[in-house]
Amino acid sequence: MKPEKSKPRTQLDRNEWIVGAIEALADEGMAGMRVEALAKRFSVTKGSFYWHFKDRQDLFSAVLQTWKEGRIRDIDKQSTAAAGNEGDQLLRIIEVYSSNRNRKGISIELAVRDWARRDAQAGAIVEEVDTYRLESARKLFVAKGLSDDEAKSRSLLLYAYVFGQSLMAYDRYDPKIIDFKRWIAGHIVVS
Amino acid sequence: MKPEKSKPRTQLDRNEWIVGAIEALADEGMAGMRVEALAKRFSVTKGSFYWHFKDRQDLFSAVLQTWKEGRIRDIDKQSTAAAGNEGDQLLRIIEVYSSNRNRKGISIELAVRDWARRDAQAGAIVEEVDTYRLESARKLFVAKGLSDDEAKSRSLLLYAYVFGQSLMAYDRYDPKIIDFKRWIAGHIVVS
DNA sequence: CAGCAACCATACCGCACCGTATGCTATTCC
DNA sequence: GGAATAGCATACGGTGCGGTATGGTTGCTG
Repeated sequence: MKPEKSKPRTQLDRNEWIVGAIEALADEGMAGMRVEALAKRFSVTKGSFYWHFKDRQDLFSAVLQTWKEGRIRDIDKQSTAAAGNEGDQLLRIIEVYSSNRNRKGISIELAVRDWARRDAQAGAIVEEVDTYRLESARKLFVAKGLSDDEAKSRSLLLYAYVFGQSLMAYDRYDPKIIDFKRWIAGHIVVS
Repeated sequence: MKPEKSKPRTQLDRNEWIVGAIEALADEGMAGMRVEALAKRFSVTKGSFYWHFKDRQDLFSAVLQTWKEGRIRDIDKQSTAAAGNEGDQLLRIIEVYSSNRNRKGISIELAVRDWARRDAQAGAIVEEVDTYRLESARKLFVAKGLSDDEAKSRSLLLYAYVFGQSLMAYDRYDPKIIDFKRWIAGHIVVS
């Protein structure tokens, strides 16, 4: 029926626009999500944009929705731990959000959060994702044997730390920074 | 000689522009620091702006400089602890940055940090301020009897936590959130 | 009172952007 | 093979902004 295999690479679909918009959001913040600036990224004109989207707000909603679904998939993936390995799993979460090889994901995260500070729709999405994350980390801490209250406290500390850490400029603070990070991760998960 | 007392309130000086620009930055981010938008805040036209500033970049530099000096004054104020009270002083720092009555300061902080992610000049200022803050907290931890490495680790954790926490949306996570925050503060400063 | 300087308004240019209307082209379906 | 449709280009109006040039107003100074 449909020739789904052969991709006519000159054609853009709605999803490619969304993915490109998220990249631009990471690179330039909300200022990157301008219609004509995005069109240049794809080497097309905005005639294409307004074919796939009603207006800018339509793109914004789609970007938030796509981002949220991606986050939830990631959280689910990171939260499945073999019994007894919950501590390692929590350490891995910290490591993922601190890693330099995840710069793009962190940039998106920070851009969405800055967006959320002034836009109610983005704020609601971030709140959903944060709740999901905190709840998922709480379960890991509880499985490790902690009380529910301490599990919630440590979950909040964990995520606040990883986001805050990616906001700071401490590269020249001390060459042993990597050891400090390890110490912090341990101090959040155990002890 | 000079009638310094009587303030001709219809006149704006350079510093009032800077203060207003910082407010706009907190409210709307970098998008708030547009010349004509700022002029509307003061109910003047941009003719006034270009009298006090060479161009927009001139305002940006002045805003960053003013912000930096204010931060350093605050850090110095918060870092003078009577011997033996360093722990309370550290707890107070956490409390100040978490408090709802400091929403404006936090907004400025986050806006400047988002700015710094794409602008080298702002990045350099943030790095200066962060280094100053970390160093000042380190001294407090050392005065408490900790090793230099642990003091540095805890300082980084402290500031990353307070900034990250102000980025998150956890209000509906649990009504006991205030107790969790207290637990976290204790866990960062002692134990 | 003349004149100068500080301070601001007005008018203008050039540009980038949002959104719409409409034209062009290739593919698909009858 | 003619017609419909998906996908994009082009052109246009309207708006907001950065920056400059220039004119007007107020207050001080000699």
